Amino acid sequence: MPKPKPSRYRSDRAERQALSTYLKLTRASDRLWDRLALGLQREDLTPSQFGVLEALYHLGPMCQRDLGERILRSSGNMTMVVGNLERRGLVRRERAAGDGRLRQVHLTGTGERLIRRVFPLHAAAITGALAVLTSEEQRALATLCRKLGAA
Amino acid sequence: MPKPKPSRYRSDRAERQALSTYLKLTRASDRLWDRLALGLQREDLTPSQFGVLEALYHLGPMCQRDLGERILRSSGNMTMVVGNLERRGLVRRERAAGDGRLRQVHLTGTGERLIRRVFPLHAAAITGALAVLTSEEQRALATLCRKLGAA
DNA sequence: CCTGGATAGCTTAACGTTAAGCTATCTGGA
DNA sequence: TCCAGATAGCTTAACGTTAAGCTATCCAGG
Repeated sequence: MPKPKPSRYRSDRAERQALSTYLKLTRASDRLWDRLALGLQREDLTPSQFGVLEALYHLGPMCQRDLGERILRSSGNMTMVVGNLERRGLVRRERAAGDGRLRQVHLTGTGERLIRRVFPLHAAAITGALAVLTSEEQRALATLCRKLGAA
Repeated sequence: MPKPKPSRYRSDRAERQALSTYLKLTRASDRLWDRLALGLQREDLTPSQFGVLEALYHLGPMCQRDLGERILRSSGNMTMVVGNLERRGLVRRERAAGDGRLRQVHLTGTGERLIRRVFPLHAAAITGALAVLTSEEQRALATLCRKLGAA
């Protein structure tokens, strides 16, 4: 019985390693996500809602299109997410002066107070979760992820 | 003006690094996810549906509770996902003999042919996406993710 | 001016997802 | 035997999400 071709062998081995690496990456990412989502849930915020408030807080008022691009969500989705935030009085929509199609989204006073309180908690949660890795390990992880994400 | 306390300085720096690392990790993971979901979409499968078919294919028939535990989804969700697969004739539900509460989920012939065809494509997509990293880099990434996911 | 293509946001349909609560079944102890 | 607690699956309500298609507005070429 002939030995399997080296190329075939290498392929199998590469595939096994890739699947195993993929599994660990998704597990780590999912756990981190769940942990952070749980923290936001305590403030009655979904991750998308937090993303919108955070963008408005750090970048200032912007239209829904830009918000959607920023948090990588569809236009229809932004209508719902911003609508839910507006219903809670955290943001307010205004017709843009120059362009009648745009709805400029602003933080309200309540919304700004909320995100100003919650953002540091969220950042601390991220820092805490990543604290199991040393600074060098985090640097290595970031480098690998950047390389992987760029592809 | 006094220098900032070392402890405070270290904390800020640690936080900045953690946020940056977190961002790169989520970006890499999200891109990978999107890419794989797109591949499954070509086969008219959602990631959850694929997860169910894959579990049944590799582990054999099992009840919905075990499926939910395997793909980390709620019990109510399994009812919908398995229901959609059943509607398409890819799986079939059977009352378990011993315990009348359990619905044993089986692959149908159609379902098995589908997953037997799609699984290698999915595995190849994962392998291809991770191929931007060398074997050593993948090993390093897996180790870091395992450490992070365990926390 | 005005008309057609582009753009922003909204709506709808479909599915995913969870949490909470319901029904049916099982199981162990009185 | 019988009942109370546990368990599996289902249902519902609410939100997230996308794709596709709609309306209103803008803008540029004729």
